[in-house]
Amino acid sequence: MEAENNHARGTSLAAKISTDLRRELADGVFKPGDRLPSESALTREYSVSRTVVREAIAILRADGLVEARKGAGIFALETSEGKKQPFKDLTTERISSVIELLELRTVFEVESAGLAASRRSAAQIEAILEAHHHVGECLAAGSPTRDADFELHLAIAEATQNRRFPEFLQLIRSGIIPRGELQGSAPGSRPKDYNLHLQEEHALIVDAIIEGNAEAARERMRAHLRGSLDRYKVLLRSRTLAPEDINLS
Amino acid sequence: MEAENNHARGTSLAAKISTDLRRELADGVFKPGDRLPSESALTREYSVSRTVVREAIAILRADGLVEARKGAGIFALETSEGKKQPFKDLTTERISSVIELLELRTVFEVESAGLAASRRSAAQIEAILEAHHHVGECLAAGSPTRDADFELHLAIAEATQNRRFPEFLQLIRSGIIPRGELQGSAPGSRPKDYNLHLQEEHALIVDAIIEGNAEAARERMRAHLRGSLDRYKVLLRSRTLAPEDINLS
DNA sequence: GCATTGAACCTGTCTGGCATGTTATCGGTT
DNA sequence: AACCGATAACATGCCAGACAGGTTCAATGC
Repeated sequence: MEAENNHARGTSLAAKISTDLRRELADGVFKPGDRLPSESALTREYSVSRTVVREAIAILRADGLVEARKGAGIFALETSEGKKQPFKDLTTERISSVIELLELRTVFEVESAGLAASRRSAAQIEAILEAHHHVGECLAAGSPTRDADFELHLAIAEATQNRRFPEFLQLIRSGIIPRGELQGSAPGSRPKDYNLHLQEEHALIVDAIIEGNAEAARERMRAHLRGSLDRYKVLLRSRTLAPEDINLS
Repeated sequence: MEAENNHARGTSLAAKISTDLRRELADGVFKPGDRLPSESALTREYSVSRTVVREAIAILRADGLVEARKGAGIFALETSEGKKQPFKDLTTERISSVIELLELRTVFEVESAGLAASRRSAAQIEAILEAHHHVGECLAAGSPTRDADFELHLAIAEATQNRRFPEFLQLIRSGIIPRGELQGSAPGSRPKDYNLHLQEEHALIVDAIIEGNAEAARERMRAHLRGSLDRYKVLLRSRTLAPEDINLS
């Protein structure tokens, strides 16, 4: 009979507090670097035990939303998905997140290109060329190149003959676009030479792979992704972009 | 009053337990609907207080991985929708999968060592040395080095100052070491010089990182993991080995 | 055979405590 | 007055024990 007042969803006290705090973080009540109320303060505020408060904080820590420093307090971290109002400052933090991921990706893609140059089969060369061509079509049509570009990189990863490489690439792709899901972007804001360089750099990589020149493939992929990082920084300065627009290629 | 639990490493106890359980869930040790060990069982297993166990469970609940039913226990939930990754089917796969994954890991760890040598902080050097020392203790005690070894590699990844690196290492760990949970195994099957080389190679890597010699760190890590691959192949040839014997380090 | 009951577990929450790291104030020294 | 070191107050990390409910399952009684 009393089942209705309590326990509708996974509603424990800890869950309620953590979602409350999560919302406050998203709303900017606590900005990155701010100190949250101490555990004992939350204990009083919600009239619960410290056990409950600590569970709530543990959830937020696991999600990377806050950081607890012993003796000092609990501090808000960058959210990397501050979707609400354009708090300019918080974009700077999510930049570092993207840059970190790009660094990780670069490590793999450089080696991926090298291995592909050493191991690629005839059919895989064909697939790479087709993907490369498809990127060109998208450029010509003025449509977004993000998907086609990814397909090209994926084709290269598959040419390593190591399934883990394409798997990894797909994995971090979802990391770049966590849960936004809203593409259909307006590509108009992108500089012209962005795309010019894109296709040109791709062509150099593809050639090296076809020729079986592993060292050149590595070097060109490295340059390509370095250029991607630079372009990303430039785009940041114009500030109009959503993360979904990031091509990173 | 306990000098026993001195290992308060970078991650909290709750974080370690939650990632352990998360990995076991991903590995299928607990299939959907299965009951996990009770809180008191986990308390005994990890030698921690119930507070810590509850924080770990709270994290898993918040992620929708498990469900806690009062009076009944903690149950694994359906992970049907792409919660986790393409790295999980590894246990049932062929040996080539392990080798494939090791190749991927090598790419990552080589660069990880190089970046660590360039960027490490004093505190991170300290953490690396401590982990290195801990491996030595395990060797001396004749206990399995698997966990300690991983901690060392993790400490190196953390010294890259790029959070994605330790994250990724934890991710692929489940692929390298399919099931955990039973140490205190019989280490007799492992060749003596296996462990001798292990500590020696680790020392070379650690030295290079401390000295800030990125190129040496890369080269030594590469040699280390190449040796790991060779040792793995030897083990394969020698016996039908259980996956948890694989150290790959 | 079947329903009831009750002990043994389980999770949810609370209280209190100790260890240890951080911070800011206060007092003495220069 | 400016500097500086000791220190008290406060923070988190972790632990131990307790009690209130809910669940499970097997023994008991009919």
